[in-house]
Amino acid sequence: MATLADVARRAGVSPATASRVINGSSKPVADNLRERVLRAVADLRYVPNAHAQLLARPQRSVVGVVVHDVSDPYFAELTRGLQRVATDHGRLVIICNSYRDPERELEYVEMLRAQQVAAIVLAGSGYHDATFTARLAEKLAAYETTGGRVAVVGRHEHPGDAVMPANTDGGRLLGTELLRRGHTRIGVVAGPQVLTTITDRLDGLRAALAEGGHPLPAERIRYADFDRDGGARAAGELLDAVPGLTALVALNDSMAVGALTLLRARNVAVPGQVSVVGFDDMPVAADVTPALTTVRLPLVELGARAMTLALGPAADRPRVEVLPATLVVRDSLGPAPD
Amino acid sequence: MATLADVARRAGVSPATASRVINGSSKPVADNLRERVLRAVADLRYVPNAHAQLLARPQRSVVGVVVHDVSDPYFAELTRGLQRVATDHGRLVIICNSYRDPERELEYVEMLRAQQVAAIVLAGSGYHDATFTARLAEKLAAYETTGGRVAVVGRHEHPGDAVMPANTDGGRLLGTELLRRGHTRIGVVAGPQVLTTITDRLDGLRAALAEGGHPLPAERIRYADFDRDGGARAAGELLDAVPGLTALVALNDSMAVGALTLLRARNVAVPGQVSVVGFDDMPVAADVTPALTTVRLPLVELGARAMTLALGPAADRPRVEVLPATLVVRDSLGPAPD
DNA sequence: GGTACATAGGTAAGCGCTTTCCTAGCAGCC
DNA sequence: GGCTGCTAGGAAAGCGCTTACCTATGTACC
Repeated sequence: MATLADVARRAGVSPATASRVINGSSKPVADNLRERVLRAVADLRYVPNAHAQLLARPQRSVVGVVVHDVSDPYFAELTRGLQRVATDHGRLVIICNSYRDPERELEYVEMLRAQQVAAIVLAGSGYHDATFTARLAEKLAAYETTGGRVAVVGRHEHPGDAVMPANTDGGRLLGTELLRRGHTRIGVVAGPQVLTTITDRLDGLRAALAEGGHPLPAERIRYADFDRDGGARAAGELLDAVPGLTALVALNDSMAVGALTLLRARNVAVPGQVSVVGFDDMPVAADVTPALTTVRLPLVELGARAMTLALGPAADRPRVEVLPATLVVRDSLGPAPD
Repeated sequence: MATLADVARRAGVSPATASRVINGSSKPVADNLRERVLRAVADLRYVPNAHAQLLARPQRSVVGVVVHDVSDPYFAELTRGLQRVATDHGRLVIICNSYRDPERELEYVEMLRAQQVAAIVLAGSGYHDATFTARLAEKLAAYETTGGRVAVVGRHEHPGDAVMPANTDGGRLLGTELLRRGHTRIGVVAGPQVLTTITDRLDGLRAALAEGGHPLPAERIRYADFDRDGGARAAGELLDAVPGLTALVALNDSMAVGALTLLRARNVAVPGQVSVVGFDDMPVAADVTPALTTVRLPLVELGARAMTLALGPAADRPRVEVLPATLVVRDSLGPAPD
């Protein structure tokens, strides 16, 4: 690998001059020297060693992102927003998949710190686990005291900058709409209870139903994996356990698709006999039949805002932005059958 | 940020000893010193500066990946395989979205080189553009001469290690199956003609149809954007231009979904009047109604193999692996109506 | 007790770069 | 012509780390 010294030697100048030419320092350099340096750079295919640069002038050009899994549509969209803003700032992005494993999250934060990234964005749900939360907060604080920036999306763990989707509002939206259409025997297809995303959404739904005079009994909630198979399983259990069920609320669209699959397999008409609603408005929601009624979260925007906070000037006090949820009504929701 | 020197000072040892303790060097260190160092590390929340380490001992811990767009399901799956293997090797992954912009690809290769990444994996389609291809090959070669490793997935540009999906076979599979079911008036919903992925798939399809005695005229191919909207547009044009059309081949599943949407809007029964087949077997293929007949490519595996090549021992001669395509028959394909 | 050897730990060089500080050369002025 | 005041370019320090090399101490043996 060609080094600055090689370039300087070939151009017959000092490394200092070569460096000045290469990164367009304000110090003026004679045209003939400049040209010689540039030619040497081209000849040697010289690319400055980013690590050496970083060591010499601590100016960080990479940001780290920890998500559940980039190939999950929710995080894929989120990541798109994150990437866009990072690119606009000329930053590369290291993406780490935690697969919702808290230990792995912790490990990644550590590795990103070692990489001297300019900022860390932690995306995804928080956990109801005080020990983990404390350890994470501690690690993030340590990173921040060394000049790193942290922003979180969709989780509360961090006392600093955060961007949140209005999960609770979304749950409420769903509950209100279901009641309006006459649904009162409602089952909930929920993801893992340790995720704050789940409990937030559930809280909103519960509140809306209770306010409407139809509180949600615990046995009408089934917790399962936060994916298609989990959705099918929970939907099956609810169907068996709750006679006269008229609607199924899935706490994300993947689970809703799983529920839809199960209902079709059991020959239950949607929305004729049972309505199904989801959450997140992933692309698939519009593609299934019947198309899914769901709560849209501005995922790309969420990611973009988070990265903007992380790369923008440090605020004197934490900024917490909540981005609104909106109801998207499609075919899978109908009136309650009498 | 605490440095090694800080740790050493606090532990009352030399930086050399501290370093030896911290990265478990083979050189033995007395237990009491070791313990003091470890305590100092904990007290100061010391994390070694990865850049300084890299400079001192050129051992690269990050790999770079250039894809079209992580949030595209095709690349999301691919990335999952890439990530898995990279993680198994203890490597972090920098992911760059090129959005199919050749200039941006070139730029990213440069940036990744500056980052001293251990390997670069270039994923996605190649371009029919000799100038670009030459520039890219040149840049990659420069990177390789400095000890970097390169692997490409789904593209031919690089004279080194490559993993390819059997695009042409896939096209052929589709063509054969369509003929078998009596389809002869077939329209092709194609993506941009500059992409080698498109021409490869098309070549296979064309060959199968020609061998079956029903060569594909150029006017039955419509090139459009490689996404849902492009699919809808191309499908619409074909429907208008080709009377008696009985089947639509979309060159990826997104386009197929777009075509399906258009057909539904025009009240064309699928597969009653027109059959639709896709390519890639993205998750959405199974979710739409009718479920999509498509060609499955082992995307995760493709990514995993590519990363394995990139991180494995350098071969004396380039390895090119082709991973097979398989036909997945679902509801959207029926017999040709007479 | 003196020499030889092993060994724990320290010293310092060097990875590739940036940047401060310095020097040499030059123009401008009295 | 001698001085001051600039400016372009170079020398060298230092970023945080690893490691080859060296020193000092302790052990073993004659």
